[in-house]
Amino acid sequence: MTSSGTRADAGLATGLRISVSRLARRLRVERTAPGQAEPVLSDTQFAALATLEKHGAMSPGELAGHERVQPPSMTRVIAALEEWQLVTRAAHASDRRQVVLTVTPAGRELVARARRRRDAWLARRLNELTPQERATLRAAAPILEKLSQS
Amino acid sequence: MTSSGTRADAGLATGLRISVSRLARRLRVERTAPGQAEPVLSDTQFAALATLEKHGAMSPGELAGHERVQPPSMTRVIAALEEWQLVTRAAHASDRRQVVLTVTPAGRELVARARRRRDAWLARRLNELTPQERATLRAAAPILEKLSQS
DNA sequence: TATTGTTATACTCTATAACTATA
DNA sequence: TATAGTTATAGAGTATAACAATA
Repeated sequence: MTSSGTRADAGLATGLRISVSRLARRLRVERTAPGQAEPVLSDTQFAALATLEKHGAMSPGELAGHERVQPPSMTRVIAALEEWQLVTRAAHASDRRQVVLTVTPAGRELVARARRRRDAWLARRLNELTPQERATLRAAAPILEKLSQS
Repeated sequence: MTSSGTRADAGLATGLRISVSRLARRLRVERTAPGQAEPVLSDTQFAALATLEKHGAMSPGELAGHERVQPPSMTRVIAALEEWQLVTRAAHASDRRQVVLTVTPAGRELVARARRRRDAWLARRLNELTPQERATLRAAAPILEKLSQS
């Protein structure tokens, strides 16, 4: 029956939406370590740094587009990241209007530490599951990824 | 081998973290309908309303605790929800310091509409998957739920 | 005195508008 | 003229501190 299939998917959609939203919120909390001797970045600051670390050097305008914020907002984000010496600014080779942003080794390390921290939290939780539950999640991860891209 | 098992989980943690975070972000976008003739609530306002709708009448202090914001912040959230006639305030029966918040039918409807909108988006995406992929997600949902609670 | 909630105030984040420098 | 970026300014959202009402 088509209607039963649709109804089953409606239930699946609700359940999946709730569980995915909750887990994401829980993961976000783990972004910063409590009482760590490292600058506490805001969501946008961290996301910008991570994007720069992943995609390599780019201009403030490109980075603003990536992060879906307006250029003036990115200006302030960059100023903070620069003050903490997580990124550096350089003049563009041929177009002197443009600025080229590059992640410093310290910035790269901060991103890596934050990732390790969240992965470690999740890995600990995963270790409490049965092998079969882990197998299910291993199969589910790429499907979830596909869903977010559509 | 223990080390290989651990390494596999580390990879699973990273992949699952990324896919769950991305899907949650995509779902959050669907909270508001474009160009709808209904008030556009902020994340906190919507979350507070949804909590009240789910758990029933409670005081501002309790609601602030639920949503992990400070009482003064909740005061402002409630003022907005009250202005849009999504919640009502009443005096507590025995303790006159307290205020009792209740969702109005309009508030209940707004929450239901937002849920239906997000569920509909996700259900459409799920319909594009194979039956086997849906089965995997059906098995994964409760496991994800369990992870977020630990 | 302790508790509940509100008001006063400040800080952070983001946006739009106006400006500067360069193409 | 158009583009890249910054500065000026305003509007949300949230926090802490101080206050009022009630227990």
